[in-house]
Amino acid sequence: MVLPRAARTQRRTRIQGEKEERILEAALEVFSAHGFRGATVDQIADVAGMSKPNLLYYFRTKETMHRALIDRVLDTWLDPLRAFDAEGNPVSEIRSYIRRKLEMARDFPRESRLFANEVLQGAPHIEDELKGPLKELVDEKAEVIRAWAKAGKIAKCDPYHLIFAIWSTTQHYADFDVQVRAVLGQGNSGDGRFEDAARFLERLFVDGLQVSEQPAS
Amino acid sequence: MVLPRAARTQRRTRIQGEKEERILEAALEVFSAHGFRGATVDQIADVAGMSKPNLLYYFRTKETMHRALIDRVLDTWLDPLRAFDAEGNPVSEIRSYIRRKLEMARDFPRESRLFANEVLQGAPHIEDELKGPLKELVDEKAEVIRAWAKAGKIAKCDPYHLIFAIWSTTQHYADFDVQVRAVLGQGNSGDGRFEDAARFLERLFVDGLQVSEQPAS
DNA sequence: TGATAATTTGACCGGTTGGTAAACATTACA
DNA sequence: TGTAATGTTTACCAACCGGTCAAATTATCA
Repeated sequence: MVLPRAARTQRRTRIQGEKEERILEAALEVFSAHGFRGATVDQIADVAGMSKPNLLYYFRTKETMHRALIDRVLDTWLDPLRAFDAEGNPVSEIRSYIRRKLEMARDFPRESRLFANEVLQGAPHIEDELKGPLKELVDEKAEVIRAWAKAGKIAKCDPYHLIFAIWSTTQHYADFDVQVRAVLGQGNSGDGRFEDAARFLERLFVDGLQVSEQPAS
Repeated sequence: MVLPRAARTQRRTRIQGEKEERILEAALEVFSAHGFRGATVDQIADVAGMSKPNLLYYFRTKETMHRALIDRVLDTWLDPLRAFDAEGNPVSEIRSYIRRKLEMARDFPRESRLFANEVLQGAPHIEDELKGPLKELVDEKAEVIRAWAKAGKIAKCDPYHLIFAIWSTTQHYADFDVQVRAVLGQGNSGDGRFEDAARFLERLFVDGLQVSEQPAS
């Protein structure tokens, strides 16, 4: 019988696991580089080193593949925010959140671009995730930040916009990598660049740019 | 004779001007929403309210259209950075640069997304612009910032990363608009949101988050 | 007005795209 | 080992895509 891929009724085959892994890895490569529409199944099959019909045996459609990828990656992507600890020292919590996000931009740029592509084009495939799990997590952490501000442990500020600012500044180094490299020139890449960015951002978020003896009232 | 579109040897027709305008407007709409590859000529023709062959009479290829659009928009896009004034007061120059960039994200989100799509996918069509005019302008303004820092007028910081931070935080509101709206919820849009963001960012960049009596050494 | 150039259209083309059908090959397991 | 389920391949399709062509229509201006 041709009870195809993901034959959940049966136990998973060894081959199933291996192939699905290879496919999702290839899909991440291609989707992150070209977006959903711009990616082609042929291309993904090619990167995964298998024929297109073979790939489609494991994921019936391009959309199925994309969804499986999103589901797998979203959790990881939100881990740094989840690690945000209400009990910790506010400034050092924010500092280490920035650093963790920056590390993710460095170590998982494809994941960052996968989401960036998706959101940029109106999030047609992940609207539910944004309005559901993402919003809930952000709401929760925003409350933590608000409490810190209220207690005078950090400056009074809109916690949502603070989170947006951390997201955008850190993910910028993954999503706009080509532009960053074009502006900084050839010589500047790798760990040097990463450390420069980390130092700058930690300082920016904590102290700002002003050389104040007296903080403005 | 069929001396087609942009018959530069002849003076431009009234119709030429009007149609090219309508086409570029439609192209901006479609390219910014779907990226170069994801956009189709049919779709652009449809939005422009004309037939595909008619559109292709004015712009021979999809690429020609895209390039014309980029050329037209890039200048405008860099205007706020050009307005950056070495003679002005550093903090208020930075403050008003942030505000101008934020206004552009609000008033020209499609232009922002046009570039974001392009850069995100490796800037295959605008590499030259990034390494040329863009880099030169940034180099020039980075020098201004560096001088301010050296003179003790603002905190010592990497000027390039400062510019990246301003770009990313402001453009975030155009490029990731769907996500911002999903997280903030329905009620929060329009001018209220804009003012919140502006207030937050100006404060962040100037003062940081710390509630310091003493700035860290 | 008439002729000439500019514009518009419908029909069409070759290549690509996501996806299918069915035959063939391999694996797992009783 | 045999056989049923799983996995793979070749050939293919219909829809879509960027772009062409030639004929028809409209604007321009002497």
